[in-house]
Amino acid sequence: MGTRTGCVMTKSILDRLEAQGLRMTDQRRTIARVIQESEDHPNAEELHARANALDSRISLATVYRTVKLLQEAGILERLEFGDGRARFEDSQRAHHDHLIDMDSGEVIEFCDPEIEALQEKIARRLGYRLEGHRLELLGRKLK
Amino acid sequence: MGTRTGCVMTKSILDRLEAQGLRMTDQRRTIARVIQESEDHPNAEELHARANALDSRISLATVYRTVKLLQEAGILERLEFGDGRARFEDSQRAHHDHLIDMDSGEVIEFCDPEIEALQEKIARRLGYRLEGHRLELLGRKLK
DNA sequence: TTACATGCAAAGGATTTGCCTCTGA
DNA sequence: TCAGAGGCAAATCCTTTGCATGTAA
Repeated sequence: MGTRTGCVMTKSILDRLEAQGLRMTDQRRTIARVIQESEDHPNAEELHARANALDSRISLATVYRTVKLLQEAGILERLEFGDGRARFEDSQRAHHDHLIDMDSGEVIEFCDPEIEALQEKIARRLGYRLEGHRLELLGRKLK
Repeated sequence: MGTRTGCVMTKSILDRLEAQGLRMTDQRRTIARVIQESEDHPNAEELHARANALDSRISLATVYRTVKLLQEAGILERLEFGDGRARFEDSQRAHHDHLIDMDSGEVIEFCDPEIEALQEKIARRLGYRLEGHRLELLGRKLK
């Protein structure tokens, strides 16, 4: 689950949190660690479960508050795969797109420089400077 | 608002509804008409407001039920732009992607055969047959 | 006639918030 | 010390559903 290509990790979420001068609490440390160690795209409830396994003093409300904080700080990216709940991932891991297996729901990550370049070109043609994008491919396994 | 390129309209939503052998009620006719005439990407509440302007006997619940019906029949596409509510559009208009103006929120539609082809290629490379995709570009107007 | 559609209000699920207590710096 | 963080439960927002009534075919 979770194939990746060409993405480099630099600073830990914790480092980036501290760099922003945000107050460090046990809860934030734990949640940061959980996100850091997640190879998939957990939703709030999943983050809560994983964080609780490390420290049972963490409430779901705090997970939501922390996730929003990290998102506003640009540390975390919020994703929506159309199932009605938000999913999260480290934005340093975020320079990639997703292919969703329509049968199993498995999410495969990929990076493609060609598609990035093409997107730039399209935006420019429409009179815009590209600031970001979301791309999800939906497919079924070839036999 | 709503620029488009290279998309052709063939049958009305109403025709497609009838072609599926679904029961035709005044509510469904009105909702179909409202979607047909929408050039933007209305959410359920907006559809409800527009439908009510034509016929006040339409409840929000019926809008939700009809929209789900049309979606399952492949007549309508459900979109999510990350604001937590679903938006809808005629799927005959749906072979295109969206560029979202990060400042104004305006949504520009575009079709690009190159990007379609590239997506096919990427999916195949990952061992999948492409069945669909979602692509949103986020950008700011060039000055 | 009768299976299916609708309205209304209540239920549900995800997320946010008020309030009071606790704690990092 | 004390502004900001967290827990808990209530509130909110969007969407779905149960039930009694209405209606297309």
